[in-house]
Amino acid sequence: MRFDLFDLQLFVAIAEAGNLTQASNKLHIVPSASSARIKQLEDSFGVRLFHRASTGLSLTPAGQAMLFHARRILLRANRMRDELSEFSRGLQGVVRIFSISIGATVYLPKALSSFLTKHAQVSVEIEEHISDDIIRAVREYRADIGIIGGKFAVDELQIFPYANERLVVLASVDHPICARPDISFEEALDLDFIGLNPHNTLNLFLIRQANQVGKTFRTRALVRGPYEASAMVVGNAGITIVEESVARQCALTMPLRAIPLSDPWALREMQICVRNLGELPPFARDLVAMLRADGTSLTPASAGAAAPSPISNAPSGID
Amino acid sequence: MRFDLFDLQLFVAIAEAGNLTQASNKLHIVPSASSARIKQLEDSFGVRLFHRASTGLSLTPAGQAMLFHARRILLRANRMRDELSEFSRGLQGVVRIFSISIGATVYLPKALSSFLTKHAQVSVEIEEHISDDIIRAVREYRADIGIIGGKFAVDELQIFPYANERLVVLASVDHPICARPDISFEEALDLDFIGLNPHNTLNLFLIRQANQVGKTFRTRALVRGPYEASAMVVGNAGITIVEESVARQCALTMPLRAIPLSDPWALREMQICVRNLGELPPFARDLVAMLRADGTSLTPASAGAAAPSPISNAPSGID
DNA sequence: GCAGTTTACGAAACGCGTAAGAATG
DNA sequence: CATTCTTACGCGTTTCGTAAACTGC
Repeated sequence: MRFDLFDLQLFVAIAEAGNLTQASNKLHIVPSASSARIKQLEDSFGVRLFHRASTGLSLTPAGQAMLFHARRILLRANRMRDELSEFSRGLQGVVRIFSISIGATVYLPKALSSFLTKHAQVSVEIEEHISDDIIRAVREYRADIGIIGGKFAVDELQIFPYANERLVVLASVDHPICARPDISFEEALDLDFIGLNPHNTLNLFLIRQANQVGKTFRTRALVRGPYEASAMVVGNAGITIVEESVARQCALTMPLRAIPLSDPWALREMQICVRNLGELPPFARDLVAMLRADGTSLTPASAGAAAPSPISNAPSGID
Repeated sequence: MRFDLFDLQLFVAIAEAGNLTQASNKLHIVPSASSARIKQLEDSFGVRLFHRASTGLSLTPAGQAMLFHARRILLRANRMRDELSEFSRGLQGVVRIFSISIGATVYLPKALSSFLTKHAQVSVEIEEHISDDIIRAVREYRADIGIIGGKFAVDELQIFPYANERLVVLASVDHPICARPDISFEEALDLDFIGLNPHNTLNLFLIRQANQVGKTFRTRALVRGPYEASAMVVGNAGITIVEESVARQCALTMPLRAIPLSDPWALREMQICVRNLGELPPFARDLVAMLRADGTSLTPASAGAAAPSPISNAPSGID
C-alpha cells in the first residue's frame, strides 16, 4: 500500500494500450522500468494483474478490478491537482455547499453574489440534493455547509435557522381563488395540480401532508421544476404549491398570483447545518454569517405559528 | 503529481492531529522525514498546505481543499486494496451490476444464485438506480452490466432484450375488479391508489402515461416499496400497479390478486446493456448469457402488442 | 527476425534516521 | 526550558537507463 500515483497511471496506460512498450513511451519511461514497477505492484498485492504474452499484456480479472478503482483514484487526483493549482494562482479558498432545491436556485445565487464580490478569491461549489443526503454529506466531510428544509433531528451537527419560507399556492391571475387572502391546504387539494419533480424534500413532505388529511393530489401534469410548472399554471391547467420566493420569481415574468397557505406547517423552516463552525476557515464562517443575516432579514421573525399577515399577494402579479 | 499514497496518509494524519510529531509517531516515521515529505508535497503543488507554528501545524485553505480530496482517494485506495486481497485469497472476478428496482429485487437474486454456485469464486456487486443513471454508469466504466426498463436510445452501448414484464394491477382478493380478466389503465385510474416511492423509472413512466390520457392518480398513500404497498392493498385502502413478477411474489404471503393491464405499453421491455461484450471477462460474459437465457425463458416471446392470454391471474391468490 | 517482455547491473536519486539548530510561549 | 518544527548530513534502498537474454508469431 505504498504505491505511487505514477504506478496507477502506468497501470492504466498499459491496460488501455494492451502493450507495455507503448505505454512506457507515452509516459517517458523505459520499458524495463515499467516492467519492474508492475511486478512490484503485483508483489505488494500478491496478485497477478496482467497476463503476459510476447504480443503484449492483457488484464487478469484482478487487473480489471484494479482498473476500475485506479481510474477513479486518478480522476480524483486530477481534480485535486487542478484545484490546488488554482490556489497557487491566487485562489484563497473553496466552500462546498449542499442545498435543497429552493436554496440552490433562489437563496444561494443572491447571497453568493455579494459573498463572491466580498471574497473575490474564494470559489463556491453548489450541489442540489434532498435534505437527508445533505445531512449525510456534511457529516462525512463531503460538504462544508448544508441548507436543509424542515426541522431535522441532527446529532453531532451544528444547526442554525435560515430563512422561513411560507408555502403559497401559485395560480393564474384569472383563477377564482385569487380573490381570497389565503387558502387552506385541504381546500387547495380540491383543485387540479401541476406536479413538480417528485424527488425533492418539499414534494415528499406535501404528499405526506395530503395523506394526513385523507386527500390526494389531483395531479394534471408532472414537470421538472417550478418554472416549467408556471407556464402550465398560466394556461390554467392547474395550480401548484411552491415557496413564496419561488412564486415571486415566477410572477416577475408571468401573470401569476401567489395565495398563502393558511396551515401552520406552511411556514417551512430552512436550516443551515455545519459540522463544526470552529473547524471552518474564516471565509466559510463569514459565508455562514452572511447567510444567517440574509435569511433572517428576509423573513423577519414572523415565526409564530400561522401568521399570514406579512405575506402580500398584491405585488405578485405581472402588473 | 508523483506523490505516494503514504504522502496522503501522512497529510491527513497531520491535519487531523494538528501536530506533526504525533502524526509521525502514529505512522512510524521520524518527524524530520515527515517534514521533508510535506515540504516536497507543497513544492510540487506550489502551495502552502499548513500554517507552521511552534505549537503545531494547522491547515491553510488550500490544505482544507486538499484534505477533502485526499480523504476520498484514501477511501478508494483502501477499497481497492481490500478487493485485491480477496483476489489473492482465491477470488476470481468481480462483476458490477447497476439495475432498476425490479431487477435488483426480483430478477437478479434468482439469476445470481445459480450464477454464484456455478462460479463459486466470482463476487457480484448490485446497486439499484434509475435507468438514466444506469446507462451513464455503464458508459463511464462504473458498472459492467446494466439492467434498464423500457426502450432507451443508447448509442455506443450494446443492448440485449431481457425479460418482458407485464404490468398488473394488484388488488385485494375481495376487491370488485378481481372478477375481471384484465383492465385498462384508464379504468384503473378511477380507483384509489397506493403510491410507490416516486424515484424509480416505472413510476415516472406511469405518471406520464396518466397525463397522456388526461387523468391523474388518486394516490391514497405513498410508501417505500411494493411490499409495504401490498400490506395496504390487502386492507383495501387502494390498488397499486407493479410488475407481474413482483405481484406474484407479494401474493405468496398475502391475499392479493393480480389483474393484467390490457394496454399495449403494459408489456415493459427490460434490457441488458454493456459497454462491449468482448471487453468483459469470460465469467461476466457468462453472466450476461445466463441473464439473457433466463429472461427470455421467463417471458416466452409473448411480445406481441397487447396479448393478455399468457397471463393467468388464477395462481396469484393465496389459496 | 521482429515486436515485445524480462533480467542483469552500475549510477544517480531518493528517503530514512540521527543529531543539531531555531522558534515560540 | 520544554515542545515542536526544520535543516544538515551520512547511509541504505530504490529506481532509472543501458545492454543483453528470452519468447512467440
